[in-house]
Amino acid sequence: MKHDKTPKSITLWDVAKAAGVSRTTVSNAFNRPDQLSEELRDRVLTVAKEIGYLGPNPMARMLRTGRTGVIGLVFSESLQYAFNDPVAIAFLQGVSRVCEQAKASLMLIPTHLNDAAPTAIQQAAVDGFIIYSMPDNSEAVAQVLARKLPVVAVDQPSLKGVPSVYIDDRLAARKAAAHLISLNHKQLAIIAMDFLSDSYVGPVDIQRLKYATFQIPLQRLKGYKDAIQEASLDPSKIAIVECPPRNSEDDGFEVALSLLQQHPRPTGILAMCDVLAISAIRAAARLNLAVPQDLSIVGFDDIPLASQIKPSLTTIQQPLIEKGVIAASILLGNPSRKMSKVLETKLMVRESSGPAF
Amino acid sequence: MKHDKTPKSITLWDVAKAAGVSRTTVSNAFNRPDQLSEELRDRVLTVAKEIGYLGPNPMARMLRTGRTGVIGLVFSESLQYAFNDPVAIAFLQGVSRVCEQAKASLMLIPTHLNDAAPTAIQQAAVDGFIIYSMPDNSEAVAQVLARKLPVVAVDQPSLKGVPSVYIDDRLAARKAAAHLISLNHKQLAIIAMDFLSDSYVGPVDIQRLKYATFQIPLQRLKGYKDAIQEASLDPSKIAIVECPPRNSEDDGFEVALSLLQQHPRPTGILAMCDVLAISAIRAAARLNLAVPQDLSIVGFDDIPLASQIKPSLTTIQQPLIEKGVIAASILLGNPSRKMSKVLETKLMVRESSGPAF
DNA sequence: CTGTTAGCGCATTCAT
DNA sequence: ATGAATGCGCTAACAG
Repeated sequence: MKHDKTPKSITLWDVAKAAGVSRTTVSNAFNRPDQLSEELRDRVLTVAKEIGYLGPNPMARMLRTGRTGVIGLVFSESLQYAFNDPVAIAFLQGVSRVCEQAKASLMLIPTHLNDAAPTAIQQAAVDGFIIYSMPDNSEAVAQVLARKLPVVAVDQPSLKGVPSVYIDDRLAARKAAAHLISLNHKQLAIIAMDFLSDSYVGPVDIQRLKYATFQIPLQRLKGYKDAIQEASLDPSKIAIVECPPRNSEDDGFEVALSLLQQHPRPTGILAMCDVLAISAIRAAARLNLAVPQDLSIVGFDDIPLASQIKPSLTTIQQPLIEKGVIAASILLGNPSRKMSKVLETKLMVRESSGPAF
Repeated sequence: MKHDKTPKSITLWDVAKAAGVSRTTVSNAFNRPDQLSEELRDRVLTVAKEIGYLGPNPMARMLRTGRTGVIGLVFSESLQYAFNDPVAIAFLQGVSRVCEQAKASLMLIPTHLNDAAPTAIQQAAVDGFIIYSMPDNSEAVAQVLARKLPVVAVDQPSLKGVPSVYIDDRLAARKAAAHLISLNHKQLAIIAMDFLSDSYVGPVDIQRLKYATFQIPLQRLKGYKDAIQEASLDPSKIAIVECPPRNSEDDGFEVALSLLQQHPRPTGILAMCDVLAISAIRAAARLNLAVPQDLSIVGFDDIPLASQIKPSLTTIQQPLIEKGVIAASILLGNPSRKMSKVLETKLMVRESSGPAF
């Protein structure tokens, strides 16, 4: 006596039998309309619908063709954090625009590397990967590269043989610092993004910088220091405090608050990203410091909110959406165009910066 | 004479031959460490690495097992718009949190239905779908249902046989309107989200409501009207203007601006979402209207920004992230738990609403 | 603990 | 314009 085991799915075969044609013909009816008469095609499709055929099985098709129509996106931090980060979201917007045009789907791949089990990166059925702002030594990056699929790196120019899309963070940061210095600010402070993924919040010393794995904050810091040295200011007098901008707790606010209560109080704050800069603006408000009269703040990224808040934020504009567009285009586009691209940045002077008194 | 055709990929077979074991053993070495001796496993894995085996081919594995480890997410609007919408983003955050825990990947599927070609929905190799706030009659929904995979609907309780996660929009909207009315506001105006996906901006008449395909704005409108009727106000005197909140152009601002220049000027604005409400706050500022002294504004959703802006926004809180968490949990979790869930909403009174003069 | 057998469902030659 | 045969690469039963 037989049970119904797995309710055996209906396949090309069943349609072929029901329609009295061969499997090839059914396959063609679905994939290559030009290979059979309109009439026959219609009949096959009708029969298929009648017997409840769901269409070609995607997995079987992928196995056969070797293509998936999906690109995989791998983030440094957890996905959940990515959706807290306006910069990552703008990037996603760019990527998804291109995916949509190309009718490709976008797979967001968690990087869960804790145990020895096969990871989502190893299991992902994709045609290629975008890796977004990962530490170079990351195991996840190694796994992506091991897949031997097309890869595009974003904000990570240092992977050999991998095309990447990025900006000159150092130069851009230098512009930000030079702006404040040109306004005669001498008491500067820096609010840095996380150099390591250990959720540390607090002052940054040389020791910590040695162990830094995130390149972007390192480059931006170098840029700030370039401008500071150029102006012959004393770098040792400049406080650097680190704070991961994506924390749901409002660490950025607290950090800025304590920074503004130091003596002598800084008159100019360099924030490595707009999220931190905006926290600083709120901290200033809390302390009844007027921006920019008492305190100038310069951000980085030019997220949408930067131009909408009061006071609007002076910041470094980088083409966030375009970064996603270009990364996805490289991956989906003509293989001959697989080359790196450096995007331009621009200082946007708005209301949050003004001359030092 | 033979060319190297496709550089034939290395398979289990090759590893088995090279290691002098059977394919099963190699497969087990990768998937079921308990089925063979540690020693042998190590040897197999070493050989695999030596000959450049990349690990089990994901597509073949999927075909064999019938599982993908991926859940598909289908949006009503384009993906690109979704990333412009704080509500959708919060939802994504919730979904991704659960996916991450479950080590599932998340596939964002574009709904490109223009031509006759197979769509991404039909091609998606996923274990189930979440459909997010789609019009009921949507072709995309039909395609999802045709896949006969597990489905969870979000903000869309009316699909037969599909578990869904949603709020009582009508009741919530009623609370919002009742709040303004209790503050003695009599000149109300409504800024509505889009009832149809035709990007229309402007006044709403009954005719348009007849053709509405989006349920959420309809329900919210009904809720507003419930409160209005209950207070015996004249509904016909209440202006309703429609504006898709995700437009990149700042339509919401313009709409609010014109609404506030009407005579008699409304003293209370009911915005169907926080994005529109925030636009209205900016419009009020532009017209030098004090909020809440000259104008009260109530939003809907309680996006993160709502509590951060000045004045902070009175709004209806709905558990945005939790919606994603629950939807994903239903899909990934115990099949016996596949039931709908209605989430609670709460009026958050903040600075943007006050008594009418 | 290991190997043999048997498909998963499809797209693609090649022949008719 | 159509059909028969082949194997994509793998894992799950089962038998040793």
